[in-house]
Amino acid sequence: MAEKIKKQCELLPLGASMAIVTKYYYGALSKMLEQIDLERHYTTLMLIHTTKEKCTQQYLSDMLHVDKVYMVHILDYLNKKGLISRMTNPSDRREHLITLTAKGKKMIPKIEEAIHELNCTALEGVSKAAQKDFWTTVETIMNNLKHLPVNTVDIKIKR
Amino acid sequence: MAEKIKKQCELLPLGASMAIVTKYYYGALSKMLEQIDLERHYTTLMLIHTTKEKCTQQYLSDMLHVDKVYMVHILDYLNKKGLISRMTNPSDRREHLITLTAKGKKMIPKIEEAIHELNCTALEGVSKAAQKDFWTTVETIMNNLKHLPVNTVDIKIKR
DNA sequence: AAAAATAGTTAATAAAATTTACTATTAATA
DNA sequence: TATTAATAGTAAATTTTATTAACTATTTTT
Repeated sequence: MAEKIKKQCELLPLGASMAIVTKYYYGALSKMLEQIDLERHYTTLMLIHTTKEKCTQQYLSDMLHVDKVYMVHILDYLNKKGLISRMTNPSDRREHLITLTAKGKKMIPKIEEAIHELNCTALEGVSKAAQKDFWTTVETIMNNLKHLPVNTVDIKIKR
Repeated sequence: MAEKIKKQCELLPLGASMAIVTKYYYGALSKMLEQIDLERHYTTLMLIHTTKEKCTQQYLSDMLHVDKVYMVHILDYLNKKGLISRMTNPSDRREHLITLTAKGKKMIPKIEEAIHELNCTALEGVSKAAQKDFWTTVETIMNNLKHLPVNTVDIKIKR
C-alpha cells in the first residue's frame, strides 16, 4: 500500500503563513514610515484616499474586513491626528462620509511611495507572470474562504 | 508621454490582503473546531506535534514569529487545558522541552483533519502547479521581508 | 573568574478585536 | 400611515494579542 505522505504546508494552517507575512510586512512598513507623524492604520488612510466609492465607515469596514466598532476607533485615531474628517451625508443622515483633510492629503505621497517600494521589495525575484498568478491565487483563496461560516454568532433577541 | 498606471494591488499594502486571508482562515478554522475544548492556538499545538526538532519555547517562538514572552502565555493556556507539558532539558537546564500530553495527542487528529480540509477548501480551483507556484512566491516574499529592519528597537543598557 | 549571551518568567501596559447595548435615521410592511 | 425592521454609527466593557522592561537561572565566551 502506498504511504500517504502529507506535506508540511498541508498540515500547518495556510493562515499561519499569511499571518507571518503580514507581521513582517507591517513591521517593515512602520519602520519605513517612522519619520511621519502616524504610527498605525496606514491602510485605512490609503483606502480613504484611493476609493472612488462613497466612503462611509461601513464601506471601509467591509473593504478591510474590520468590524465597524473597531473602525470607529481607527477613525477616531486618524481624526485626532487631524488627517480625516467625518461629514453627515445629507441624502442619508445615518451615513458619515469620510474625507481626507489637507494634512491627510499631504501625507499620502510618502505612504504611497513606501507601500509601492515595500511591495516591490517583497516581490523581488518573482517574475511579472508569477506575480500575476500569485494575486490570482490570493483572490481565489479569498473567494473560497469568504462565505464559510465563522464563529461570530449574531443572535437577535426578540424584545 | 506614457501615463504611469498603478494597479490597486500595487498601491494597497500587500500585507492588507494577507491580513484579510488570515482573518477569514482562522475564523473558519475555529468555527470548524468549535466542538473541541480548545478555542485558540491550534497552530502552536500542531507545531509541537509535527516538529522533529528539539521543541523549546524559543524554537516555537522563532517558527511562529511570536515573541517568547507571548509564547509563555500561549503555553500557559495550552498547559491549563492539559494539552502540553514542560520539562527542563537535563543537558541544558535553561531550556524547557515542550511535549504533548496524552490528552493533547488525542486532540491532534481532529485539528489535523480540519486544517487539511480547510487548506483544500481554500485552494479549491487552484491547479496543483499553481499551488506549488503560490507557495514558492510566499516563501520568496517571506525571505525578501525577513531581514528588513523593523520598529522594535532593542537597546541594551550597560549596567 | 568575570562578562556576555541564552532561555524562560513576571508584571505592567498597549494595541487590536469583540460583545452588548444603545441612538438616530431610513426602509419595509401591515 | 403607523409600526416594525433594518442600517449606520457610537459608547462602554471586556477579551485577546502583542510589546516593554526588568528579572532569575544557566551556559558560553573571553
